[in-house]
Amino acid sequence: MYLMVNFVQQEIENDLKEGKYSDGIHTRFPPEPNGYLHIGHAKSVCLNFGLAAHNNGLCNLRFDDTNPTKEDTEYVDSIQEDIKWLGFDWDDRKFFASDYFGKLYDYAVELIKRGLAYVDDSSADEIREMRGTLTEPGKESPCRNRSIEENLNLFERMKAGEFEDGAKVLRAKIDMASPNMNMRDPVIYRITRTHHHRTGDDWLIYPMYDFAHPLSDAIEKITHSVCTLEFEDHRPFYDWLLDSLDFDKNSRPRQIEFARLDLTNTITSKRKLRQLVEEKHVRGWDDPRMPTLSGMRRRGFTPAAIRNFCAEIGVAKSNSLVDIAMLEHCVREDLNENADRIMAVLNPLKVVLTNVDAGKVEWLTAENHPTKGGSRFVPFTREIFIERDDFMEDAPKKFFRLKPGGEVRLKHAYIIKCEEVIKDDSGNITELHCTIDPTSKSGGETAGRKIKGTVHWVSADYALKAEVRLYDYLLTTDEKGNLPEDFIGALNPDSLIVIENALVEPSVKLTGAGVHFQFLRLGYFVTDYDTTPEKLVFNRVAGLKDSWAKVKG
RNA sequence: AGGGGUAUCGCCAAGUCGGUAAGGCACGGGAUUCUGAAUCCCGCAUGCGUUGGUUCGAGUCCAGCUACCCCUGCCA
Repeated sequence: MYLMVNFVQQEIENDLKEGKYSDGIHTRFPPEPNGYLHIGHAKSVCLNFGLAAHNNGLCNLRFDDTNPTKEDTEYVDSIQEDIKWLGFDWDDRKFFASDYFGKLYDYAVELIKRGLAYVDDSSADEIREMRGTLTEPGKESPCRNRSIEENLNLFERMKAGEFEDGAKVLRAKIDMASPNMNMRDPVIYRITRTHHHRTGDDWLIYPMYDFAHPLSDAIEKITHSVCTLEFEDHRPFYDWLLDSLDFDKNSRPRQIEFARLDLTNTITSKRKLRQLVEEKHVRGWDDPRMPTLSGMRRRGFTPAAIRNFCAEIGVAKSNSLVDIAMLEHCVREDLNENADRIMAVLNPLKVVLTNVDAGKVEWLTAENHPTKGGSRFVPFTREIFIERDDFMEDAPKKFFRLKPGGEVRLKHAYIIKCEEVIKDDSGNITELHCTIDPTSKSGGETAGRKIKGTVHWVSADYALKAEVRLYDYLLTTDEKGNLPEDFIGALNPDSLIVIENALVEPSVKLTGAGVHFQFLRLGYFVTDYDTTPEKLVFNRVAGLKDSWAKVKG
């Protein structure tokens, strides 16, 4: 299904070769429910579920909900919807770190009993000061050598609510002089009187990520715990914890880190995305300009396109910035294959075909797809609209479209010749008078005459009005990676252009939301959720590649 | 006395016993075309951060440099 030739897969194969994990491979996707999933998460979802599938194993969905101050059920719902939409299934293996709060507490008690954890009365500031710096070792807390009995007693009272928020923490007892800051007696439990979205007010103390994650992995019998590079420094603690609690080295989970996805022209910081939503720079989490999966879904990206993208960019450990052209290539590839073609005119220029009778309609046959076939009827009448860009009064030699005295083929219809250009008083072109070559009808016996240009069009009498939303990057092309804090000023003011009165052919009349089309010669579009029986609304997913734009400069 | 990572084409990325640099995107050229799309050809690293070394032979091994990323939350 996907190309799984990456270094993580190789590590798995090495483990298997060594006889480890003989019960099968088990991964997990562990989002924190504090925001919507975005394209960067898709990489992780594809990796974790893909690895499991490739190795005939399983992948769990586990919400890492250990910090109730930031998390919410709105996010757990959207995350599940997005993963399913992407095409992955956790079956009945949906878990929450909060499912394990009881067990986690017991493990913490066990750690205390083994003399490997202690309750510290120091304040957050004091702990920070005693931690030392990158180049200087830390100092041991005065509480570090409390007796096991006292620690047990204090920890139980922390749980029971005898102390204020922040008054005490539970810390692992490792090495305050370690060059790895994560090993300088990391905090593993804190007191926070916050309502949890699942456990309610049952708990006053919550485990930290570093403590909860390895144990949650172990409880679920995860074999390979794949995460991003910034957790590399946490791996020694991950191993220390499982070691200290006697988890078997041949079957316990192993953490492997890979580089997160960074995309040009794109904001992938959860915090910044939330800011865009909260300050209403976009219409919501599912605004089609957002790199969230819900935004991309609404924009018209397909699950297959995103999966292929994730497969094509690969998985490695070097920090990289992927060109968004790669993503666009993947949607075009999918939609070229699967989207039906229709004709739509975004910026209409009226054309009167002077040798066609007024009131006459000819229903022409139009293929839906150049290779997959299917067809529909398209009405042809005396008055039509073409794209304004398809006519030029003073055209350069390489302009294959319509010009005064020139000829062009109307797709699926006739060759027309421009006889007269009509202008208003200020010299603006208001309409064209053209004649058709009646012998040139598409598909007809005498249709063989070759004409360089072909243009799309729509009948003035039958065309449907539609709103078309054209999207561009939120960040203009110069923005590579590092965004300043005040990135709001760098937002592209033209990221959304609404065309209120576009015209589409009548065949799409009863189309609901989420249907893809290629507007011939314009790009790929999808009907938006705002579409109603009365009003069609289209989002542009991506434009077609345009070599004329390059010639034109 | 900080520690942990990463460096192969404009952007991703293969390269697993050292044997003479995959592929995709982008880009350029051509063919074809009732979408200036798609498709099809062709081109695109004497070069693998850098300097030395080992070797008949090094992207791959050794040593030293350099650059960039991450780490001093009671966030994940």
